[in-house]
Amino acid sequence: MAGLDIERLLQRHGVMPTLQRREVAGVLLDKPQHLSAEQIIDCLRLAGSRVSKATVYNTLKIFSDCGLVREVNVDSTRKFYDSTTHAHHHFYNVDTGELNDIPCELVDFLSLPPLPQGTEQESVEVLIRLRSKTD
Amino acid sequence: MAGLDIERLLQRHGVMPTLQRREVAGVLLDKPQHLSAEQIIDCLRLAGSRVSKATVYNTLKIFSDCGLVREVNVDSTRKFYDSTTHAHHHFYNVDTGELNDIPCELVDFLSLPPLPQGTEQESVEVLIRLRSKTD
DNA sequence: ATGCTATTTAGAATTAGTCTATACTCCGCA
DNA sequence: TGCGGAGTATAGACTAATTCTAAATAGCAT
Ligand SMILES: [Mn+2]
Ligand SMILES: [Mn+2]
Ligand SMILES: [Zn+2]
Ligand SMILES: [Zn+2]
Repeated sequence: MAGLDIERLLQRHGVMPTLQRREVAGVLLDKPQHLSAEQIIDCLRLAGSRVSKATVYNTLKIFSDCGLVREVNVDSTRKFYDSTTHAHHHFYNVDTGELNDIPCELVDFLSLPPLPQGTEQESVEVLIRLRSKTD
Repeated sequence: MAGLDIERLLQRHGVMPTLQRREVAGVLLDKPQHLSAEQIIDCLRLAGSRVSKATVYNTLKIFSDCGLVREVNVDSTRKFYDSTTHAHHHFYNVDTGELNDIPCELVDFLSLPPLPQGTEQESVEVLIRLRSKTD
């Protein structure tokens, strides 16, 4: 994603496009992917950025609050940040830790349960847990 | 669940039914529920048990390895242990943190994606994220 | 320049969970 | 009746992701 695009994208989401935020967005929003905060920091450092750990975490919080990225909880030891924000589903390989997207059009429901009283639906997410086949 | 039942249940799963394991099982397997390790420790302490934190964590690991309980990752700050081990789904209220079961017969799929090469399916889990309705 | 606000930062603090080294329990056997 | 070993339990040190704090910095308006 080009620099000017990122700047406008942040502005459209009401986020001041500071250098650090553009750098974090540049790494994570580059393509459909799932990265942990540590992975993002490593990428930034490799590219010569001096952004601090605290700023990366602050920035990811701001991004997920405003819908620029999505948090994914599959691994209890850390969060993953998903650059794809529209509704979709995931494969999670428990052997390799790989996390991959399933486009939402590949999953169709014949029935879903009624929602509990006093609640509204925010999302419906399918997680298909995989093992690597050994046979 | 009565004491003798728990003892037999542990034995059937190949787990030596020590006092501490029977106590942890007595709390968690009492009914369908989702408890964190800390919640389980609090319950045990309230009931006068002297079981250590390390033993509770070791025991929960043993229980989930042998299929007596299931780990649920919805909240990135801690694991929940689910006393229901057969396939089912969850409502998660992001406002209250409430986690509730959806029986698997209330969810039917019309289509699911093909599995990636070299993998086999371990589980298919649906998570319906809810907000508390304010209107 | 001066102040004002938002932002960034280093490093301390937090916290769920793991690890380590020691102690206890149980049991078969000398 | 006293070992010895396997399995288990324990306190407390440790780890690592994340959050917090309090001080610096950057931009911008007066
Ligand atoms: Mn779609
Ligand atoms: Mn069923
Ligand atoms: Zn995704
Ligand atoms: Zn459940």
